[in-house]
Amino acid sequence: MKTPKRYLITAALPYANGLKHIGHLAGAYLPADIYVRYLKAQKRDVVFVCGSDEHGTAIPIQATKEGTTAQAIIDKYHPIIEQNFKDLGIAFDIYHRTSDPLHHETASEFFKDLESRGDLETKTTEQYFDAQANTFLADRYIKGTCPNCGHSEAYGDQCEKCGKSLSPEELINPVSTLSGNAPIKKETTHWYLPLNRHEDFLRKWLLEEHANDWRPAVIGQCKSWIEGGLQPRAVTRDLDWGVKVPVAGGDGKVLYVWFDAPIGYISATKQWAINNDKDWKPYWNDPETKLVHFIGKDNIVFHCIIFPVMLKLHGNILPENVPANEFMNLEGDKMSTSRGWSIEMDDYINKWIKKENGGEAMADCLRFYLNSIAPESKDSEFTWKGFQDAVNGELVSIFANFVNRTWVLMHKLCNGKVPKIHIEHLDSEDNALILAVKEAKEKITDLLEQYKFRDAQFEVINLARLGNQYMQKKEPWILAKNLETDPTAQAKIDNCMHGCLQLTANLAILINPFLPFTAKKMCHLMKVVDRMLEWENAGNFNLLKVGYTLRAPELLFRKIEDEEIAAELAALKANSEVKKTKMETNNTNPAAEGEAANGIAPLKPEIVFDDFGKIDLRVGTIIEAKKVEKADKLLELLVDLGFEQRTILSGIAMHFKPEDIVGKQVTIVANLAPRKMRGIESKGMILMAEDANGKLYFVSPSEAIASGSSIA
RNA sequence: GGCGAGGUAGCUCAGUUGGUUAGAGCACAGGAUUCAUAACCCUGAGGUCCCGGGUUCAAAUCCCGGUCUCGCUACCA
Repeated sequence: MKTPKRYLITAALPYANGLKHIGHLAGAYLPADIYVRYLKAQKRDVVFVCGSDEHGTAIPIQATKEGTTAQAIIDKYHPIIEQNFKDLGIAFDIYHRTSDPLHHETASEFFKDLESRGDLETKTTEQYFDAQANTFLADRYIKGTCPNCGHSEAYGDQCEKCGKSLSPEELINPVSTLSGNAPIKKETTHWYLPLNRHEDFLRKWLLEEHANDWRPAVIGQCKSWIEGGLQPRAVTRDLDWGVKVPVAGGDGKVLYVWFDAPIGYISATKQWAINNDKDWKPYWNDPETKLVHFIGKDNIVFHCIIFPVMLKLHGNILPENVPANEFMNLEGDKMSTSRGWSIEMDDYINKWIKKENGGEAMADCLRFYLNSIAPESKDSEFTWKGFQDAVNGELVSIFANFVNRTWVLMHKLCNGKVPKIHIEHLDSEDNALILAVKEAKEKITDLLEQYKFRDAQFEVINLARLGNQYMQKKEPWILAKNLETDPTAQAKIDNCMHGCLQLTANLAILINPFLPFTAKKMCHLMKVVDRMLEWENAGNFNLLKVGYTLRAPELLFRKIEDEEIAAELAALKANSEVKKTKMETNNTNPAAEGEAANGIAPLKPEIVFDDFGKIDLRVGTIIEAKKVEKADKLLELLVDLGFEQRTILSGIAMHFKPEDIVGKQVTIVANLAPRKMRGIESKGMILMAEDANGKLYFVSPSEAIASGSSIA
């Protein structure tokens, strides 16, 4: 395989609307960092870019909710996230931000370029418009009842309660969050990226050229999209937060966040070039540059379909690989910040990386465990017990213990100096050790080049294990007892300790991409400069000079106690309980708290009695119920309203079995306009109540009454 | 419902184009040892390779059907 001239490595831009958890870290940033550290140790020309994604509609919405500005939100989270990464040893060459003027300029230029060459289409459609605020409403500015889970405060693009992606048209009773009025439809023109024009290109590039060297899940997902028929995709929005559309007719419009965010990789590269007096262009234009995107599986489509099409049109290089990771669960459940079931990077740092708790070494402990369970081929699971086991059982017992016993013995038996080699006493064990290090280096290099970071790290630990075995066979502590009777004893001790010391130096080089703080500490113990960590030095058994005085032993890590694990588990459970009750209180008393609110939005705007009077609510009785074919969530209900029987469809199939709800009395919106779904016309709507966990309940009269009774 | 990825030891995962007795680490049990953070080292126990068919001399691996988990997608008044 030919070595690329230079590398450009990107890690997904984190959305600057809140803290990021360790699942994000394990999914994109840690593997990217390991790869980059390895490449840099190889002295390759590499730039590692990332930055905050600060546009999109979620941020201004959140600002409104919290009574602050969008700018204030991004200014709050951008530096925190940046610092979190730093604390965990994620060493970006640049951590940029999409609110920066340079990014606006870059994204504008990109758009203009595509537009001027006819690579974009415009289309005029009807969109929701707020007449009072005199503005089009972006998806996020429209709220309504989620058709999926019935959550009453779902946004036009997504319901935060159930996580379902939505379009504004799908919302029940849409309302503008600006004025509280029902939005009207109005024509607007938008720019589209016609993905359909590039099907042949994508087919060839992904399904032929990369069918075998990309991860199966990534190719599978792409194939699914291509086979499903590619559609033109809107790349602009009616919104005033973001990069302004820089062409005629673009007033009041911005680039869609998914168009502008990946361009953030380019603007970050430009900023890096400015800071370092370099030229950014070859990194994006020269085919000899190897571009790799590190992302989570939720980003596959954007990085493998949409952005590559944009890059191709704009004349840039394409990614050489996109090693997307699956998801990391936590203690048996999906990670979710809003449900309190997660470990925020910020929390981990504050608790564990404090000086008194272990400092930087604890950053490496987290890196070690996360990488050892990295979800490279399937979803994986973080458990605190697993964390403790991995750290205590492998990092401490195998790796750190080898280094420590080497150091202690070297001070006891060799005066704290690197002993000389006595060639006449070298044996097959010594030669085997040297050979094993060389082999391990080859293997680890290979695995790293293939993005198999979990296996690569395992091999490093394995090498330390080999060191323990070597020492066990040599037993220098036994030899030390025979110094007077055995004239060769000291020579044998010297050879053994020399080997262990050279192995330690090699371990420092090989562990460096994974555990940079540890490698640094090992350099300190050996009194060598960081340059020793260069990859080419691995395999060399002459890294520490004979006679060189080394520092006193110092533990690399501390053990993690049972009580600490118990405390973390308790904290996790308590936190999720707190979030749960908060959600519930917010439901009943929305004014109680102004902060984040976790998807629970405040009360809808006040209406007058006449508004309410327009709604005709009736008691109905379900007399038949069956599942709608080819629809997971829909039930087809026949409801008796006294004066007539109606077919009503309801998206509750995930919550109720048809046979269990026959005979149930329910509340019906009887004068709602009919709507066809899955070929069946639904005449009305069933009201449902929903608790904080998303469980649904029928709204029924407390005692059975006549069907058709009105409700007011 | 459609599509994609998974299901292998108690846990986390390997298993290359079908080919002896299905592997590794952790955890567990026994032994040995003391230089080392009760660490290390040696040995051992453990599996209906999700289920059912089929192809084959031979299937964890290939084909068909089913089932469970995750993701994307459709459905959501």
